Amino acid sequence: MVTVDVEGVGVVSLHRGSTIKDLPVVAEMLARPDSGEGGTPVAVAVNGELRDLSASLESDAAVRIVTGASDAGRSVIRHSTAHVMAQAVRDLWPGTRYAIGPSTEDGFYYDFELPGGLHFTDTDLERIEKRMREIVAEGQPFVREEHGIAEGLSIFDDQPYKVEIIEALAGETAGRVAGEGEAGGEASNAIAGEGPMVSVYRNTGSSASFVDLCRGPHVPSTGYLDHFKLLKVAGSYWRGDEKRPQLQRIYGTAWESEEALSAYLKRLEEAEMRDHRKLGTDLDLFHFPSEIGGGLPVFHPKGAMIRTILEDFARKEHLGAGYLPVWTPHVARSTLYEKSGHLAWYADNMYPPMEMEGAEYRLKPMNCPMHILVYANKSRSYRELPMRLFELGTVYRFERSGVLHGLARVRGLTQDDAHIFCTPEQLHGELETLVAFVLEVLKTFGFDDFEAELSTRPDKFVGEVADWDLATDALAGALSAAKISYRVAEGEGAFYAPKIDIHLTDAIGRRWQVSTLQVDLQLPARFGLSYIGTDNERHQPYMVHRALFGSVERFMALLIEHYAGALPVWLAPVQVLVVPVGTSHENYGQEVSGRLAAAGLRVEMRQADEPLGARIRKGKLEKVPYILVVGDEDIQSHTAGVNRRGSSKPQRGVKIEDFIAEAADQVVRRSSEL
RNA sequence: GCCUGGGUAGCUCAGUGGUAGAGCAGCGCACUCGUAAUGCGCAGGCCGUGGGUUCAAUCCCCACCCCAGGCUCCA
Repeated sequence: MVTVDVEGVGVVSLHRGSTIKDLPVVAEMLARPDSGEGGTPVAVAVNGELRDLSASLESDAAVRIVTGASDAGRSVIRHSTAHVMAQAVRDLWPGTRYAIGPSTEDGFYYDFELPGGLHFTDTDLERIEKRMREIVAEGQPFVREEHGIAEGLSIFDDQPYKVEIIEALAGETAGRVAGEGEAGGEASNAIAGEGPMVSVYRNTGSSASFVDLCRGPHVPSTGYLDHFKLLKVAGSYWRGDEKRPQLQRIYGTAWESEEALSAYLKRLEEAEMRDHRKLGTDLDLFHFPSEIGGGLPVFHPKGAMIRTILEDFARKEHLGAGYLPVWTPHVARSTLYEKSGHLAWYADNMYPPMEMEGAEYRLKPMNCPMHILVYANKSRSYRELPMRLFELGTVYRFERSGVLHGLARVRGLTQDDAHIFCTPEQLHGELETLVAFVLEVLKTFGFDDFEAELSTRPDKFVGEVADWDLATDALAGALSAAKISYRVAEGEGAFYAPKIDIHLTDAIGRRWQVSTLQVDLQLPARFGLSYIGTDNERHQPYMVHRALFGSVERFMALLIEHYAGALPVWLAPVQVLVVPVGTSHENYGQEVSGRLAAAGLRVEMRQADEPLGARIRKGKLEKVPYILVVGDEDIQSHTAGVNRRGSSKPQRGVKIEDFIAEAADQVVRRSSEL
């Protein structure tokens, strides 16, 4: 007998070699799939390791039943659905080679190489789905088998990608067996004395059978996989390497229930509604003229107004926080970027050179070298430090056409960039102040869910280990002081700098990387920067790069999507729309507009050339925060009917001065309430 | 860059081997209205660009340009 501690059930005894399904309570859950509030069991965690429900229990263990309605359960469902998709593709295109098919955050994909270099098209998705539904209807069991390497290779002798994976696995496992045997190595079970093993899953149905190399676990049968949808076709390189064959990838999603599936599809729709590129067009904010070129936006008056507000805000905050404004040009001699090292390690992202009077010039990809020149223009005293140089600096970077994405990824962008020069003693305090400053600024925009990532020294690095340690410790200290949760990305730093990246979560739960802070361990040396210390000796300053928004363009994209285009009053390009009921009220409308404008509000008036309802509708579609309707009664009593965004019931008879006070308060508080 | 999908009026989209349509937006006229679409009319197009096939191409073929999605998440 083995003693099994089942979470939520208690300690039970089972015959050695029994499966968790032998437990009456589990059998019952499986028999009545809809009864349990947590969903149908799809797998089991034995001492924390996910296993098939049919895995036999050979020794005492702590066991948790994994249901479809959990993250782990969904990933089992998705992974299993990927197998079904592979089977369907294999059935429809005999001779298909299949590569890998993992679950992802919200779904799964599988990479294929079709015979004869064929490609999938969108209509193929329907055929594949149809075949998948047949496989699901057959309820094919997923049966786990374990084989030695040689046997594994022979099972997949017509599947070169699987062979490559098995061979890699064999090498890796051999190494691990020889080594200390790390955790999480259940990919193949290297049982002592038996050599490395690989696991495969075989499902057999009335129409066909299918075998795939897989670590598992899987749901008991394809009958568990009813709620899926294939989403899109894409190309992807084997192992993500563009020098290797390009495979055909199909993305899909799968869920534990029809409700969960349709909720997810609705979420996708919602994200589409919020797409800043669509809203940019609908709200007349910006566009990308092909006459100018990919990734180079022009901002229309309303979009430029939003930019202006953001930039004014950034300037004001920075000046208030002790930053000094600087201004630098957009091109420079190539020699500057040779000295800075950009041409050595960033040339792929730089525009090609321009010749002028025998000298070679480049568009600037970063502001730092020029800010350094400002610092280095004369000898500096410790009394001047920390020196914080700030610029809304426009830079140009060559991004491959495939990665451009609206305002979020462009080729010309404006960074709210600053470089802080300080003494080693000041570094810690500066970073602490800086992280607090970043978070305060971001909070102003209505974000409150932050997470940071601290990237440490990579294998290839420049500088001294001691400097890296000091800088990395200072960054970590700043994060701790700010009480922000962070994870450490070991070895993910740039070769010249450890860094902090700050991520935030938007209104529909998507993560965006915004701010970045780096302690530069290379440029001060390259440019021979120094300051005279209290000891009358020259010392090298520390240099911190940082941007809060990242780029103004990208931050705008984020705000538009976060607020679904309904920007808070202080950011809205038009804050108030005045709508006279009829032409006889237009003079009063003008008067009201004038008063609001005098109070600093951004106002538009829409004349009575079409029905009131139509004009209000247009204002709503433009997501204007306030629509003021003025008619006879208002002229009498110096009021307006206030229609607030998001509210279906307008408030009649509001005194103009009261409205001004309300709107001004929203602006001053930079409130996100409306 | 590569794979898939797409480029038809300002926007969203329909369409056919005989050179084009709708809705919204725009303009004009009428309507003058109290909170999400008033009516009528007008105008608007090198059907992405270049080549080819054809009596005839927006449609079929080839090349190119542009846009979107994907190319990290290791059976």
